[in-house]
Amino acid sequence: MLSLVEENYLKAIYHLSEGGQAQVSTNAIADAIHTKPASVSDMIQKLDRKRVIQYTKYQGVKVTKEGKEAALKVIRKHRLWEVFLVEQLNFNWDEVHDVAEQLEHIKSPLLIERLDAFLGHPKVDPHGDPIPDAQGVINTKPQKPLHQLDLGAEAIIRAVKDSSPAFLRHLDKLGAYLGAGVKILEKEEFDNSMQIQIDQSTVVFISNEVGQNILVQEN
Amino acid sequence: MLSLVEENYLKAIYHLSEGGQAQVSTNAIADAIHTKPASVSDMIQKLDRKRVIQYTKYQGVKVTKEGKEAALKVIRKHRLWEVFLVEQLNFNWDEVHDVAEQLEHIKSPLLIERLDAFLGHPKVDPHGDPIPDAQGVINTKPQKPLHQLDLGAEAIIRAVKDSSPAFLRHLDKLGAYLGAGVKILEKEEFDNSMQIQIDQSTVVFISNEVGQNILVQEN
DNA sequence: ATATATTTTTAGATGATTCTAAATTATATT
DNA sequence: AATATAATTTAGAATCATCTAAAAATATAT
Repeated sequence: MLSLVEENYLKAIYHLSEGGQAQVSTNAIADAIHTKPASVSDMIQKLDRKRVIQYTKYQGVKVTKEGKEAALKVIRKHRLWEVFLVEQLNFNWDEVHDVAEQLEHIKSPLLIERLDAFLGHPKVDPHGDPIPDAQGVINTKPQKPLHQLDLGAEAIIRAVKDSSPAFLRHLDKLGAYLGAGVKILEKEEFDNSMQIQIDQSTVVFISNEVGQNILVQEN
Repeated sequence: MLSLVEENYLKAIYHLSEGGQAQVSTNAIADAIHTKPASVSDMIQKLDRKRVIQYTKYQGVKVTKEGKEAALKVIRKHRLWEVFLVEQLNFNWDEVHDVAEQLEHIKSPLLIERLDAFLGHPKVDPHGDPIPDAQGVINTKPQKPLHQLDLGAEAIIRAVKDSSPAFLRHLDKLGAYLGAGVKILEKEEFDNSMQIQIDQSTVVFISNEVGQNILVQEN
């Protein structure tokens, strides 16, 4: 059984390792969780003892099979709660993250399965991130950052890489949302900014930073 | 700001003091929270420093105005979540307590107000306990234990004193539920057991223990 | 290949919550 | 009022998660 804090470490490590594949460094974890490397060093040794990660001194850590399962359970809960907040309680997509960070630690298998059914077994959360099923199966569709599209290309916004309120509110202002169709009207080589058309009507300028954090599926 | 553990202490003290009125002893708190008196002694000194209770050495504690407000906020959250679990997620009334114990500590004023609206501003939880409103106002209707009713008296079941799964499942078996009409058919002086009629049909025997934990409103 | 910079780990300390055991205070009984 | 019993508090220790400062290991750059 993992503590709340341990769950947060594991989740961060899982995200940093891109689904449990890559090795993750102590400093990267410290940055992600806003703690000091010394604290991370302690904690990863504890998580290694609990067999959810494999730790080699000075070499960083890798998520184990058990660790991946545990991480996906937390992620499943986080994303289901986000759907609940947006679809049932009328939260905006930029308001859900902090609350879901708390709700994801509620321990009750019955609760999460009932919630999943209540929401109609949603496949993605309000930011387009896929929701693992009860068995931990997560299906990711091929998506690429908007700024990689060629001039004239058309695509549909499927997800956002950055779920911070600041970024999401910016997208709200632009009129960009999940499911919206976009077309690249102009690309500025110099700073990677673009001019895009949203839903065959609105035309907006977006910076490189914004373009990198919008994930699309090409038509 | 109170920690999760502090909130649990304060809530227990509030309940033991019958709404913040009475003085509560160290041992009573230890029993209620299943900790040792020594731990309680430490914690009540901390809660006194935080001004939510008033502590006098060797004399027990009393909830302050601020403490009552804080306790009612936690109780409000607990009961609203219970309503959500039963009405929206089809939990039985004996399954909600442990989950609500976790959910009551989620910190988000927006969440709880949205949840309250979503549920239609319920006035009581699945055990008949009144839900404080956002201002902490809690309206209690006059209720008495079933076993105090006279022979032949009729009443409506309004709440239960004991919310343990064991007791609630027993009530399910008897066919007793909130809102059910009851009539006292027989009273046994010797052991305080009774024979009662539920909803003008079922006739059941109930022990003194059961009768004391069912709260009714007389017609 | 060696010096320097960076990363990581360890050592030692702190605060929160809990415990056991011992000491103290209050209460109840004769 | 004296004593026995019960309740309460304190002292000291353990665990969890965190930190700073210092040491050790690894990586990088000439």
